Amino acid sequence: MPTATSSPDAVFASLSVDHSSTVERVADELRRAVFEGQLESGTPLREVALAGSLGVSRPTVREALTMLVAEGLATREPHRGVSVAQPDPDSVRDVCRARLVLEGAGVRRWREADPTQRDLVRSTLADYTGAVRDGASYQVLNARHLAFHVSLVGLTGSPRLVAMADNLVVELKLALAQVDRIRRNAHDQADSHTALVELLERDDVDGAHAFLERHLADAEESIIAALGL
Amino acid sequence: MPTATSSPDAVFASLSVDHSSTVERVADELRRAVFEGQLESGTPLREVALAGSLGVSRPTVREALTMLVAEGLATREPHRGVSVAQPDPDSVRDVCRARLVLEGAGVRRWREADPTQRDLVRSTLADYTGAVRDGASYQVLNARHLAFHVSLVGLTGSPRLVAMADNLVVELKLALAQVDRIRRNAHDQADSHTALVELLERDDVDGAHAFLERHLADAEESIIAALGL
DNA sequence: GATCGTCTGATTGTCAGACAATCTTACACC
DNA sequence: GGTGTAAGATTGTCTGACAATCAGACGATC
Repeated sequence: MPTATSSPDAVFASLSVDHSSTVERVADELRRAVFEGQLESGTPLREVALAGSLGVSRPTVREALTMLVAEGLATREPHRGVSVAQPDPDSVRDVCRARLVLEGAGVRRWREADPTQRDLVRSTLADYTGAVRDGASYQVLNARHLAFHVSLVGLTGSPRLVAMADNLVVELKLALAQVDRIRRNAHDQADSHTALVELLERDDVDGAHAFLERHLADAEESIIAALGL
Repeated sequence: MPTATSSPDAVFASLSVDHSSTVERVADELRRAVFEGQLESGTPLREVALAGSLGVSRPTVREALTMLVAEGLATREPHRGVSVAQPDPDSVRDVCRARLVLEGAGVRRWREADPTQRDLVRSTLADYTGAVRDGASYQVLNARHLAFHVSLVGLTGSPRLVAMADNLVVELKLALAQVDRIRRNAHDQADSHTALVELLERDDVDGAHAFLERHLADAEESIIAALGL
């Protein structure tokens, strides 16, 4: 029996209520469908059809769609509707270039970073390698893989930079969903990431940065190659 | 008389039609009001009141408000509505830290950057110093000043990084609007920026980066000091 | 034969009105 | 003090509707 007298509020720390709105749930469902490859790039997302299919009203769908557009998962053309975004080589290149700036900034601050953030890098890496070892699905692998990269940005200690990295990663997840829908396998890059962290643990910041630059260039190339089928 | 036979389409290059939707115009009006200091931080933006005042329907106002929230100009609390964002010291610090990462990345790429982007840096600086010389209003000064900083990010050649910088700048414009609403004057930092560009013209990239770091730290400090009245 | 005018169907952009869920405030109650 | 309860205000969501716009087809025109 929990000691109710110890701390008035701490007892309820594990409780939570689902405060998500209908719009949020619709957006989540659409995101899931996109990431799982159920919705191909370029598929038009008709408001009335979605509303009927999901059992919600058209304004609700509209709001959810504007969220997806804001995240870069979909594009809206005036009077022509919203459709699932199509990752093209230029945007993949741009995303990777931007990632190098953000993740590189985190790597460069390894020594000055908050120990909590450094631990987060280690644990996300462990999550990723664990998923690889267990032969997880490529959706899980992609998610863990990209979570590691975002944790690098966390080293900067800036919530806004992390949010930006999250947005970039969303676009990459879209591209990877299209690629993996065809290839049915995710690249195993666990060793490469482990090597990166080992460089950091040795405080070889410059080496880690150069390593990251090559790693991102490789990723960029392989994604573009896979897209151009 | 233009030679109609030269190129079939080039003649219409200067023509354009306003394709902005009602939502866009409402959002623009709200942004303008915020930046001009007509809407104080924390002011609640009631949907029905705005709809009546602007002569549009409530859904239209709602969409415009979600745009402002996405840009960071306003905050939404579930079932409590949207209100003008309140810049606090922590967020100003974070914005400045993120700016250093983005603008620093641009400065570091000065030599490899597209000559067009370098020219853009020079011309935005000229616009700023020109506005200072002409004694422009503090709204114009702030806009020109921040446009220069964004042009530094443009040196990276990444549209996404520039978009991120734009978002950060929007938050700063909000903070500056609050500050200048009280102080009624904008800091003249034209000399500092000119010095920065002169370092770049001499290809002293590291020096320029260090200069930028100090410049942003000063800006951060002065904004926070001005906010804490 | 290419361009133009027009029609039709589909889809979005915007509106009006309505109702339920939720928050805030105030007040009575124990 | 804390707890319940009611009223008013505001948002979240729905329904239904209409105008604006777009895509495609089909003739008409030069």
